[in-house]
Amino acid sequence: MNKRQSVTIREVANKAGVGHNTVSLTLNDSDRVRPETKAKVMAAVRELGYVPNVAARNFRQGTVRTIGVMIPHIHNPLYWDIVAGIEDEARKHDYGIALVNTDLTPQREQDFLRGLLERRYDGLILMATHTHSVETPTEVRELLEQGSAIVAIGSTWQEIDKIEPYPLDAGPLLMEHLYSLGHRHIGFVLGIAHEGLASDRLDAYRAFTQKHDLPQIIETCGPMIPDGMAATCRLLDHPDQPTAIVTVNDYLAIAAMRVLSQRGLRIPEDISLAGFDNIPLSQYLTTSLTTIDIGGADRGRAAVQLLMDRLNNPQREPQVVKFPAILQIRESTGPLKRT
Amino acid sequence: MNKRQSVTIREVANKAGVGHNTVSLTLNDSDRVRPETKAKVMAAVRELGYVPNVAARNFRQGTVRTIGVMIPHIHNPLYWDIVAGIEDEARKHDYGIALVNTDLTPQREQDFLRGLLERRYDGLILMATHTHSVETPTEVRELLEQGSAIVAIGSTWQEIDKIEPYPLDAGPLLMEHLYSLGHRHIGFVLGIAHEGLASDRLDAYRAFTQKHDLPQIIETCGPMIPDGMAATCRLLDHPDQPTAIVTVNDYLAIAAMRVLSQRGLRIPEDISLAGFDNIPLSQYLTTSLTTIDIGGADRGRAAVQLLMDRLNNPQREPQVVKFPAILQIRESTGPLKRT
DNA sequence: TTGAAAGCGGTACCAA
DNA sequence: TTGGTACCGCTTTCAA
Repeated sequence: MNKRQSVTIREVANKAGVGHNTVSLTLNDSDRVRPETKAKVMAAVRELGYVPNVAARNFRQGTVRTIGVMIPHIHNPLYWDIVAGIEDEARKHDYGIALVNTDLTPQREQDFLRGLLERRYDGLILMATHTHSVETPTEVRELLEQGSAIVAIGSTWQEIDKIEPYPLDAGPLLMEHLYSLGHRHIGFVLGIAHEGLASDRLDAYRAFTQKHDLPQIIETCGPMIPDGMAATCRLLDHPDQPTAIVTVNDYLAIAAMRVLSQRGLRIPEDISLAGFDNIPLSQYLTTSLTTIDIGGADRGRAAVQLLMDRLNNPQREPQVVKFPAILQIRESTGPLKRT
Repeated sequence: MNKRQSVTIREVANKAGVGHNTVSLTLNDSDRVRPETKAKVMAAVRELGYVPNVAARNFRQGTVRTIGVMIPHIHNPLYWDIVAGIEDEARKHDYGIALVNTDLTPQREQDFLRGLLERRYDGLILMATHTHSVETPTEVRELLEQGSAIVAIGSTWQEIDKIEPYPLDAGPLLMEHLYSLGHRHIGFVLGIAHEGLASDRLDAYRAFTQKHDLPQIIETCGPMIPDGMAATCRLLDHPDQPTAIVTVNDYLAIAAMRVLSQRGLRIPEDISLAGFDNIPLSQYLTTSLTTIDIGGADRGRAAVQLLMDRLNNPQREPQVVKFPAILQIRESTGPLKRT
């Protein structure tokens, strides 16, 4: 029993006593077929339970109506948020999404990009990867040459449609907020596989601390919660005792929050905490989190729109979409407690 | 500049001075071709930058090497955990995944199922939907008749491969745990669009409370965090003041935790809290969460394996895979404080 | 307005 | 071991 034995337009045509292209026309460009004929065809379609074979049509038309989506780390809620936006917007345009999680593995990234060359999705949305911090990789260039539409979210690549990684003022905004609360010892949890991925936030931290002559207290770690917890512990044990901690994203702020609570430190009375991303969860944490909103699901929607524009107009100049950084002040940050 | 103008095996064959099927053979069944010929072909492949057209192959072979995955609610981390498992296992079998989020909308579910009929994915993995609680819907039956391989996770449908929804002892285990800690007033946050989706946990709650002659304090609500917060508030204001709260899943336990903290109630000293699912985050919440583990990402992996088995042996009897319920006792539950 | 025929880029089955 | 030919199901072109 092969699943491919399904009804074809030829069978439908037979049944209806017409040519098989008439069936095709009926099913698509409904204007050019006489209503009576159309009715006959539709009757046959129903009777036989005909279901169009999308694979055949896609093949013929050279399209798959599918967007390949690559996310770097499936457990960070930021990406679910973006994927939700992508999925939602793609559906409106009648596109599906194929999801790949690279889990920050360079090998997987490469495999995926190569696979995409073959699968020929109509478009790709790529999110922050190892290669994003350097020059456009060969695979991506090949894809572009092949005519693929590609949108990068949070990339520094040139000559490609993209959603700007982080607004340049995101980092300064957050630092300024903490500074204005009186914090002078601000620790930074840089939890990410590759510094380049968070260079904007790191640069902002460095620039700000230098400008105000503050100590730089940085702990790097992996992208998982336990990594973030370990880094937070190291930060707390640092001689320059931080009175505020910034994590490179909200996800790791959860890790920090856990550690602070374990140590009996109250937020924000004893120590302030802030992150980046404004993941949906951040406002519902036990202590709601001060963070920088950078667009969330809207970034995903915008990416799909960029992609659609590009598909409609392949010659267009590469565009960059920017979202404003919005400081979300919540419970997790407060004035420095004088000791 | 059409992206479809890419190099075909025929051009490669020309270049190499062989028949085009020889190229095909070289690229696949490499044994039947003489090494020298193979070398010639490979040289031409490289020279022309040939990239196979997967769409064409899939079409010819009647396969797409893609699994359609339907999740009911994109913001619940449980599903990401499962999707991670699916993605990981699917990759091993060289399958991709197409993701659809129904956001608990019956309309979207139906659209999706209908779309799948046309797209002809090789297999589908469907997760708890509106229709899961009732009989197998027409669309699904059609899909099965068409020969699609379908695996349901958390469904009550008959005659279909599936991962058992919740182990039957999941609910009793959790209730027993709270009972043994001395709790007699146990509230239940049933946050889900359709009761049927959580009937196992609800039934367990009802049965347990009846058996032990405890009051039934149930608040139903939507699937979002604010919904859960509102329900928790109502629960706390209930005349039968609960000393412990169970939420239908860990995701909504986050909502409950937030409310409890807002009200100044300490967990577990003042009130105990527990959920279901053991989402990865649950152990890292400010107060780590007591919950029932039901397999997490392994459920996703198992679903893919079921699917692969089915594809290899379409005639096989429907199977049910069960995972044990494991009580994870963490910080959020404790003995009843005598007042 | 409709039908016949060609072809998309591979794979499968022959025969050589 | 190789090449020729048919064919997957649909869309597209061209005549009728």
